[in-house]
Amino acid sequence: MDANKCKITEAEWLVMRVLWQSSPLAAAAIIEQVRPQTDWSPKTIHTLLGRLVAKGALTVDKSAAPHRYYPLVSREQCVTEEMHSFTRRFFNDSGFLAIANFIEKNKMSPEEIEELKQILDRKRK
Amino acid sequence: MDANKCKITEAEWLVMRVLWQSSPLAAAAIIEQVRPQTDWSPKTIHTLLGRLVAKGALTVDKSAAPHRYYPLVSREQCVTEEMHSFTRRFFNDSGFLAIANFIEKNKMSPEEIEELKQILDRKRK
DNA sequence: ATTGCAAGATTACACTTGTAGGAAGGAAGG
DNA sequence: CCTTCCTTCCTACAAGTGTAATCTTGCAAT
Repeated sequence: MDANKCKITEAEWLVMRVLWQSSPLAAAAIIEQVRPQTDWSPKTIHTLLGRLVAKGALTVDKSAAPHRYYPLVSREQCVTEEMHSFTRRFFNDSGFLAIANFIEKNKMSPEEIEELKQILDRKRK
Repeated sequence: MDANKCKITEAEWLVMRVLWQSSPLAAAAIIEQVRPQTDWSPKTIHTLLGRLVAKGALTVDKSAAPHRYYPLVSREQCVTEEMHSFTRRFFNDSGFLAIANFIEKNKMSPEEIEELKQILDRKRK
């Protein structure tokens, strides 16, 4: 399925992160970077790589050993989709409501508040 | 488990919505309100009710027939938890980054933008 | 008292996700 | 050449989810 390309699970996300940072990479290199944070077995990471390829988020170049993995979707793309699905689920698809709630519920420094206002200003025109 | 009280799945969410709107309600009444939007069998809704009770999101008064369901968690509570988990997953726990991205990615009318700025202002002090 | 039905309880089953183990093929060393 | 080890592929298995069917039992009508 290609529509689900961006539906990355929590575990898969860790794998994508290293490939978004630098790609292509061989499985061994990915494992090396993911391991420190997760105590997963290398097998687990292999499974995740396979699933990511299956759903179209990665592709793999098998022409040479060891195989090399490339991302097919960008972090940007995935995050944007997650934001939309979040807004749809919890705020009835109203971006405005979602943002208003985020602002209410989050502590921010005055500087950050100022910067958000500037972003809003740039947005207006 | 009680820690997962607020981890409402997508399907369960539809059920909670009607109980958040008015409660307590009997299963039949809930089914009646959920059905139009979902073509689920009433059985399915019963299953969801049972699961919501099991995870502590609802409680049920069995002293009289038909049983009546009450929410134990508020919509507010659940949405807030979802926002935090979203921020943690996708924005490295930075509320600021999350909000900035939401603003960038959403179309809004000038009035809405103005109102968000006011919310930010109220927030500052 | 008996029967039938509605409400609730129990069971089902396929798919996803987290977490891996084992088999098979190829490169590398003895 | 034979063994060993790493890479890749296929399989596993429990918990959670979407979606429901079947069983049971207490109450209503005959």
